[in-house]
Amino acid sequence: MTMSQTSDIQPLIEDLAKREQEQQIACEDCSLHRLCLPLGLHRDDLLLLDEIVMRSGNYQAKQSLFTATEAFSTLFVVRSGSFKTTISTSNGREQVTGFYFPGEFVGLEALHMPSYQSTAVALETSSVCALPYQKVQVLGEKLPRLQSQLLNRLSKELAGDKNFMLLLGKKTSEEKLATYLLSLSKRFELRGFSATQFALTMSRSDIANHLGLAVETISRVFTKFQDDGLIKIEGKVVSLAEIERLQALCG
Amino acid sequence: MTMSQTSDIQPLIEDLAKREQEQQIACEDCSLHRLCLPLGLHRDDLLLLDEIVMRSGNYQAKQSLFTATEAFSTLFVVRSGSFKTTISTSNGREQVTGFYFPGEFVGLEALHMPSYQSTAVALETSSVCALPYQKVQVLGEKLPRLQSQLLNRLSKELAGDKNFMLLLGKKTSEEKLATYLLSLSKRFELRGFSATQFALTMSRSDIANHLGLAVETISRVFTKFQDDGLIKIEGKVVSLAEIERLQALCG
DNA sequence: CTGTTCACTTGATCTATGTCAATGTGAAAA
DNA sequence: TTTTCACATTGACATAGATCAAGTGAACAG
Repeated sequence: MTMSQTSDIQPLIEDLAKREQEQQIACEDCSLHRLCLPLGLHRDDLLLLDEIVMRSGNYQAKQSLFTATEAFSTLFVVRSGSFKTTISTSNGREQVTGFYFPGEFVGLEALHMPSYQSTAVALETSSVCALPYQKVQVLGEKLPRLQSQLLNRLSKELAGDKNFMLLLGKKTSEEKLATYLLSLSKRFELRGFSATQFALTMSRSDIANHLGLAVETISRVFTKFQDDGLIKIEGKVVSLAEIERLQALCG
Repeated sequence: MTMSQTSDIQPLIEDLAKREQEQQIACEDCSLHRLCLPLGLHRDDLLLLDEIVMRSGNYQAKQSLFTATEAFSTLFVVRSGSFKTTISTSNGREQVTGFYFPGEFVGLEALHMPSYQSTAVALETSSVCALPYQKVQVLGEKLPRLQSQLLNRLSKELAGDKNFMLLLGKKTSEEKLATYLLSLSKRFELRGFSATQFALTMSRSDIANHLGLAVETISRVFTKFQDDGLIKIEGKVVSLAEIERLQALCG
């Protein structure tokens, strides 16, 4: 597979040493293995992928991963923590277009454009793997599976966004919040966390903005849900007491 | 390139004859060449693509291209006419998630799933090219450019949808309609039609639904725009009289 | 410890847009 | 031609959720 495997052993060893020093974990050994890009790639392919993945990205809350005007060059996968993405109207109104958790790609909507049209901001202390897209493209020519994986990811996000249109266009405030909480629940569960109790890493106003509502409305619906015994809230931590009733509320 | 080129000449000739008979035009000669998938593919690649493209799809208004529950197997590109896609809540509310014109892909959000989650319906007499996705995947292994093209298409649609979230979540009824009209304008222009005068192939209620508004609101905003001299409406035909002022209205 | 700030909650009111109802219109059917 | 029917417009009224305003509490700086 790798043409350079026999001839270029020395630099490869050096590279591995450097990585270990930086406490970087190969895709193969990463805990996100099942969720992340490597899914479906073979061992040899993974080694090639490893060569282009940069794992150095660490971000504090409110730090931006990329901004709307910045030139697009890199895809990101969340390694730990969480991010939000936003786009803005010319007159400054802002829409939160998504929240991203470990194993999820950030920036996929930009890969056909010169600049990231949206801004990505860390919601807490977070880290990412960076994939220089040019290198991904080159590698993609050798590894059709990689391309396939990317296509799947894009398609998945697209499907999610179509569903989100339904939420934004047709659902009431209660249906919106119920849908949102259950979507978070599923995503946390997929990552091995509790489906019924989790901390909201985003602020109330981020949630409100994302769902096309005012902060006050979110606050009110949260308290209503709590009064109805559907959920319990303690600051940022939400417990879903009655998932079925919440599901029924999604519309 | 094609391994079978020398050995299987007979069936190939037959195939070509059959195609000509059906008045099918090769991708290379198609008028949508610049807008469609072939963009960036070489001649040899195009011939391979041609082999998997099925150009037989003709649809009457209101006929469905695929439904939400149907098993996903095929990607479609609009050849002529137009389509809308919709998704529904469990209790039957419906959201129009997009309109599709010649050269645009329908069904991209499904390629990671067993079934098309959405329904696509022709808005007028229309035709499509069908791409069996399994064959696309196989061909994609030989033609990285094809995969790249697909990635670009998906990314483009994703970017459009993110922008649409901004519209749904943050814009007023007037801003929504102005934005929508200008988006149509650009798409028609790209296809060689007038940017200032075009027929709406979709009904008012399709537009209303898509923009998250009531039909009545659309009607009112249309007449307001007309009263303000921004546009002129004659049934389905819209003329944009003052594009700059419309642009200013987009928010 | 104290003041400042920021995120959140709660209540009172307002408004953009939805809903309901009536009427108009144009294209297909008869 | 007339009838019909779906689509579109217009007006009157209702309401979900926005906005405004006030208050609470927790984090943080000095």
